[in-house]
Amino acid sequence: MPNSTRNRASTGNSAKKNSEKKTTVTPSPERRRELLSTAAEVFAAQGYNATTVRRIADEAGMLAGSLYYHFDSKESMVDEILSTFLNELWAGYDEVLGAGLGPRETVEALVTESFREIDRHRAAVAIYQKESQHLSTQPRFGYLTESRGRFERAWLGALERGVAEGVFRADLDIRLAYRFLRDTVWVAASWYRPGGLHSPEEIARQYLSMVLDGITPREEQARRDRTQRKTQRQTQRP
Amino acid sequence: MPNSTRNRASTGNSAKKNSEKKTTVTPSPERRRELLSTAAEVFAAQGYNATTVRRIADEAGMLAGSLYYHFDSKESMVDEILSTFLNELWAGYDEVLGAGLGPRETVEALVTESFREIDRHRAAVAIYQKESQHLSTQPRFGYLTESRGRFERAWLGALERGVAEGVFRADLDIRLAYRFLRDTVWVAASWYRPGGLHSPEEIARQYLSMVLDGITPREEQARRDRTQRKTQRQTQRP
DNA sequence: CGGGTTCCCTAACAAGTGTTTGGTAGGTTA
DNA sequence: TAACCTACCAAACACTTGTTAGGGAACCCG
Repeated sequence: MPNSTRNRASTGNSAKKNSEKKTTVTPSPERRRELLSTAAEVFAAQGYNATTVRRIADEAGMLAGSLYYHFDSKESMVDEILSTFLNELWAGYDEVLGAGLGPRETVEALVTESFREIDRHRAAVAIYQKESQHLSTQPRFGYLTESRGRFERAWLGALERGVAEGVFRADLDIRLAYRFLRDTVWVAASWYRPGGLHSPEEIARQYLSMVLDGITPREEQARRDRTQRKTQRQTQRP
Repeated sequence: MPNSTRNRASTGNSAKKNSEKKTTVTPSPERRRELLSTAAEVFAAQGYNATTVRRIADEAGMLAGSLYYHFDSKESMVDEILSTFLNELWAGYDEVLGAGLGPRETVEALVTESFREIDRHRAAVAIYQKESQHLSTQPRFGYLTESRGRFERAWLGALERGVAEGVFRADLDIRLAYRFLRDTVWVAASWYRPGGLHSPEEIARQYLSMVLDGITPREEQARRDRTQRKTQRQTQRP
């Protein structure tokens, strides 16, 4: 819970000290969630900055000003969208990480969990992908940077252990591998549509199959191992 | 050359029909490129919509209005950035595609070429990644959608041929594989910094190694082939 | 010298932006 | 019935945005 976006509390632009009595407006949480859902959809489709508050209100069937009965600001809308998503995501991740799995199984579980989150929060994930870098400069969104760090530690840890135990290749740059894993998983949010041909689990399985075993068939791999030694010597020796 | 962004020609907002004599201003192309370069940098860092024309001018050491001596509009700046990037990209791609390579070699060459383009146009690639979906709704940026189609045909073609020839696995959803390939290559633009530890060719090599052969070592793959038959039967049989 | 060209500045405009204020219909409670 | 609360509207405000018009300094060319 990185932010306390209850009720109205004006981010304090100016000309208004907190000498006012507690405003007694209490918007219903269900309505909030409804509005946040449509807002997330528009943000994901148009981009945060390109989305006007009037457009969101339009989509929700009301006028721009009415949104401010439920929310402090446009900013606090993305804030709530992103933070609730990340909270749920880390709940799932922490469960995986605490299960005491082996490195390969950890990676498999993390990937599968990620695709499940995309299935449930595809709009939020898309927003996270596009705007997180830009938003995380503001102190309000510091938890984005923090989350990035936790990602890195979790993935890199599993990869390093895997290399140590011999279940992952040792000849690859582990940080490169981490970035590829991380990015490819999350960009799926840009094309994934829930209720499509593939379930999140099926996508995870295919994705893991590619990343773990490669897109080259075994026979072809073996054949190449036999015939390509010389060329490898030419390019790889310093 | 999808757009003719020469000189000034006011996109025709209003109150100005083209009854005026040919304006004789001729900004130097070199200065244009300089300005476009800094503009691209800011766009990539902040996002297109979040970037104000004043910020670009600031970075270039001049005032907002002065930019309009060189460019029609903010929009035509991204336009020129993206279109020149795509032109160069397709010059390289077409060369690869016309070389009559085998499917695996085509994929290798396309990936390598892509990372070279990222090395040269990282800002443009980052912009393309973030804004292309949003921009391509406008007719002016129709060439973005067109380019997307060409991408798909090129990659899918190579993958299909590869499956037919037995150099790529037949048990994978080829469209999924395409999306993974495409996305992972281009997201690299978000973290790649030219002059860093790895050359574009080295990154391409590592990336191809992962995608083609997987991150699991051969012995481990073989071991799993032997021991995991039952579990595969359980999950994969319909 | 004087005309022309290149490149930028000053200063403003009009449209669009997020946000606030005061009001009010309709339901619930006392 | 009266008081209250929820959820919205109507209308505006302050500010930022992209963009334009006119001018001027520096330089080149005759």
